[in-house]
Amino acid sequence: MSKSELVVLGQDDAAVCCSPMVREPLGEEAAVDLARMFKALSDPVRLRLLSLIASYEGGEACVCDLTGPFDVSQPTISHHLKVLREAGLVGSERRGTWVYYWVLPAALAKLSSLLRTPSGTAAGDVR
Amino acid sequence: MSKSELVVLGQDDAAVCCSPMVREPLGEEAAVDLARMFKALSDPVRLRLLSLIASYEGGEACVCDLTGPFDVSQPTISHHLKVLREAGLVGSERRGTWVYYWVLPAALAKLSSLLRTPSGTAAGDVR
DNA sequence: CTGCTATATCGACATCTGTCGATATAGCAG
DNA sequence: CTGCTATATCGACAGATGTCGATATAGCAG
Repeated sequence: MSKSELVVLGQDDAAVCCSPMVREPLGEEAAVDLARMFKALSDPVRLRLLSLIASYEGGEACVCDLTGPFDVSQPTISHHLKVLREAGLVGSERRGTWVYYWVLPAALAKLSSLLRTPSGTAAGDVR
Repeated sequence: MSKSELVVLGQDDAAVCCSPMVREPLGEEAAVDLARMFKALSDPVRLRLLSLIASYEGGEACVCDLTGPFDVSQPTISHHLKVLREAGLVGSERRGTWVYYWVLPAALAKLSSLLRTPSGTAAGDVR
């Protein structure tokens, strides 16, 4: 068991392994920063956009691929993409006529590990 | 290695292991549901509350322990706790004069696994 | 240059959100 | 019952957010 535990720790993404918020109180600054990222995820359209971008082949998608699947206008999609970009969740680049967006895995991994529960847990063990 | 992988899968909380949003597009309903949970996490005070509750010994805290550390009024704390509760992130119970709150690990685990990146990930891998 | 398409920005608007003070409710202590 | 403490609810208000149509900008095709 102890062995598997090591493995688990090791397989997490780099620089992301050790900050479960359920273990120690979040600092005020960190909370503000994280809240900004979660806010970007707090809209159904943005969640779907993120998911759609990530599941495109190559991990990136042209905006032209993203306006179709939604019931909202093109300016609205553009706005949501901007929110995701400013939150540091996606990157973008213009290539000729089109603009491509891709997910920044490190950002998602950061949030994911933050929400990680001691799990099965006994992990809470410590105290 | 393959063995450790099994371990990893096994240690996740039940029903939470396999839905990384970066793999397949999120459905509309699922997105609405998840956005509601992320919205609850999109405020610095709520993030700190959640973290504070979870890190209390026993994993639960009395509201009286939660009003002190913040600069906002008691009604505001009460409001935020309600938001967290309605989002399914925490549970609560009255015991005599006091009301206790605790984190619901399954909810956090659900979000955590959703944000999980294919990991090691070279995310951009393909290209 | 003149169009044409793809994307972003702007301005407006209705709705939602965080916050407060005031007040109501629940439970304990006399 | 009468107070006292802990927590929740209410009503109000300023500011943020999602959405739109109109319009601006970027790049390609003639």
